Amino acid sequence: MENEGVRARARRELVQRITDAAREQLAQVGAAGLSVRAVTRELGMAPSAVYRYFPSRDALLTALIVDAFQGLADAASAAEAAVDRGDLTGRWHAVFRAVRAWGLAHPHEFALIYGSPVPGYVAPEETAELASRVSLLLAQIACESWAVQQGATSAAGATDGHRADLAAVFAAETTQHAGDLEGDIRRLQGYLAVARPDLALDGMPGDRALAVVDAWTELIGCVTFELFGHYRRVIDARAEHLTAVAHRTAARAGVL
Amino acid sequence: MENEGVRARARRELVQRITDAAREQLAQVGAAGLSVRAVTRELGMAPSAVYRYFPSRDALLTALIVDAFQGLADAASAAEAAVDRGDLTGRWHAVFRAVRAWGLAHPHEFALIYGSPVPGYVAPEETAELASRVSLLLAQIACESWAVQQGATSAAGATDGHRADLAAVFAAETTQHAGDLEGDIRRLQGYLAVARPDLALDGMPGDRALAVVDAWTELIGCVTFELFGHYRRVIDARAEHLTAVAHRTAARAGVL
DNA sequence: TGTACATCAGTGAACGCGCGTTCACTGATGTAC
DNA sequence: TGTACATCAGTGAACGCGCGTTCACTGATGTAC
Repeated sequence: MENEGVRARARRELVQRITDAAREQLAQVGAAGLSVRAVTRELGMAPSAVYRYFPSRDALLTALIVDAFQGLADAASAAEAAVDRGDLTGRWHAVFRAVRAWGLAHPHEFALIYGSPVPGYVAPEETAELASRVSLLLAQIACESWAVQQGATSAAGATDGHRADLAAVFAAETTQHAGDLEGDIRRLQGYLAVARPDLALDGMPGDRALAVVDAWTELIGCVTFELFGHYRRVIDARAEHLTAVAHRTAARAGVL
Repeated sequence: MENEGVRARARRELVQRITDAAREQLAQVGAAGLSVRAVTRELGMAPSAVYRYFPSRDALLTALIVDAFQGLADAASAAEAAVDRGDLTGRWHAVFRAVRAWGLAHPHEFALIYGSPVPGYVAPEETAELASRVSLLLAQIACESWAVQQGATSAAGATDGHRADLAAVFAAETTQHAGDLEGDIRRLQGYLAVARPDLALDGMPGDRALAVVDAWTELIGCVTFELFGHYRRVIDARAEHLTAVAHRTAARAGVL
């Protein structure tokens, strides 16, 4: 047992060292240039050694993608959680700021998850859940805001410390799907109902759900444009600009 | 002269065949996998032959990037030009539809210009002008809309057939720049004043310029999200969704 | 506690591959007189 | 119009490179009795 634990720990540590080195290489040469050999060179071990821990280069890349989604979502969650629960616009702005800050700090990792898809690579199912943590964060703020505005019994106080069960949200399959935007809205509202059963969201209008999707798109779009150079000669005051965008998107999502 | 013309034409044609083959390969394997050798294989010529026409692989890639910017902008311009000049929202929607349609038709080219930057590659200055043709198209519609709403002498009728001199717009250097968002807005308004000297834009509020930047960001963001798979399980009715986004962004930019 | 065996970590050589680019070359096309 | 020369297009062999992955191997670590 304990001896097994020693081996297992060594294994875990080496997996960590490998992904760390891979992340470092990713930061320098980008996803396309990431090579198993360069990683092992960095670690001073034989190229073949990696295959004890990852079956292929793609598996290593998948680990990095998962890590990136997790890192971004964790940063956003932590920033949001640090804001007073009642300060809904403050929480919304915190998410925006955190996503941008993480993107600036990890540009290649950001590009890995929001840039061009790696050719021939298909994202495993597990990433879908991680990928939507940021948007779900925004959605929850919008939902709480709606609930507060309705003056329902489940107001801000009751939602303190609530953590949505993301797995449950994703397990929730929408039985019917019309294929039009109305259908999309209903499915999104279905997600939210599962995510926050403590809130009475029945009467929430569909355009609020759409406003959250728009806000998410614009947030990632802004950070992407900044990182990829599309705001050159257009927007220089990036932080201030993103704050303005956060302000406007919050208003549209009914976060006051 | 005429003989020289023969050689020159042959040269032009072969440059065309090479870029066409490269574009085809790009569509199949993406930018990272684009190789000189595969292109020449496709054309049935020696790998070294390409070096008579392009000094390096990067130069070939640059040509593809320029072509992609041009293709997208041409598609958007053509669609917009086909709409009745007085139908400002119709023109706005046409740009949105055209950008999405082009992206769906040329996903890898779209990824080339709006996806992850190619590592080690720096865009030449000439692309900057091409890159902003789409946003300038939106900006001009917003400006005309403002002018019409002001009921100024230079109304829709006077702007028929106007084509902004993009080179002049880009040559216009803003002398002062504060570094804050206000400064950015002033510079954007400076661009517009040069682009459309026929319109009296002096009183146009700064948030209109920002609304155009937001609309542009959201347009590209939406198409990117659709192409890169981020709308999976989120938005299925993509065309309808983009129409809704066009509708909302137009309203915010004062395009009525 | 000690021994025999199984599992695992990591090595190093080798595989075949495709890449970008160079270079000396052969014909063909154009130019100057 | 004809000839001598210069320019150009395209070839094919070769360069050195780094890559992902396989495989037989050597020690070390753990397991069973």
